[in-house]
Amino acid sequence: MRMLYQPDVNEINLSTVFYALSDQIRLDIIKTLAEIGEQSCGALEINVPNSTLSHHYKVLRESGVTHTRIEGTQRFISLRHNDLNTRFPGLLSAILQGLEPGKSS
Amino acid sequence: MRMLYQPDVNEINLSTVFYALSDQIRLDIIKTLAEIGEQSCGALEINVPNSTLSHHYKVLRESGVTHTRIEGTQRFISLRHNDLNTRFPGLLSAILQGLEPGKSS
DNA sequence: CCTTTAATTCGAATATATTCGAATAATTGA
DNA sequence: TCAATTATTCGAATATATTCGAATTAAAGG
Repeated sequence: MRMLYQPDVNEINLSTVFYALSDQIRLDIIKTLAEIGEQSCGALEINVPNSTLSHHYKVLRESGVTHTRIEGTQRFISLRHNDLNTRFPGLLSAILQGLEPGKSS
Repeated sequence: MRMLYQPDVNEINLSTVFYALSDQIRLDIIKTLAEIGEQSCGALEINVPNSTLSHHYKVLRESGVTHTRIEGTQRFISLRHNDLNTRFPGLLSAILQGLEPGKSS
């Protein structure tokens, strides 16, 4: 398969990250990743068609929020915790805290 | 003039806030507000037509990021620092830190 | 090879956002 | 009441995003 673009740490852009996080499905994805760690695309139980999900994975990856590791026919997605924390200290943990139950994200 | 909608603290929604912050002009606005505090709409030196600016002010206000105070024919805009901090602790300061020079927001 | 599995890409429909000139609204002060 | 000031709203053009079925790609295993 084609190369997957993922930005370098210091190319991660704040408005692009915010755009990636402005969609409820994508917030659901990163919430799940935060809770249960790296997951294959198929393992995330989100109730939308695969082609739609794939689009959201791409937005997250290209914004620098997630990292994708290829293993066989699967893609394993994880949060770029360290990179985000390096570039924008405190941002990710504030976001994840904001996604906790009762926060009506 | 018509009533200005601004959400209650606990109605501020994370994905809506991120949407509001996903635009470079709006990030410029909140950066300026963070630096020099409450400003009238006209005092913010941002090089786009008034009708466009007004649109961005509305997005920021309705997302809960800014507060608008009416005084005569002017609107004074400010960041809802306390409200945001109550609802999403640490988020605003991480954002403002991310907007500092050299961060290519 | 052929099939299965896992996921992406394509393409087209639909929905949402952005932009900005012109018109409008509200307030103040002459 | 008229004009000036400040800002919003309207409306229409343009641009961008979202959605999802169908086709495609890639790897693994028989």
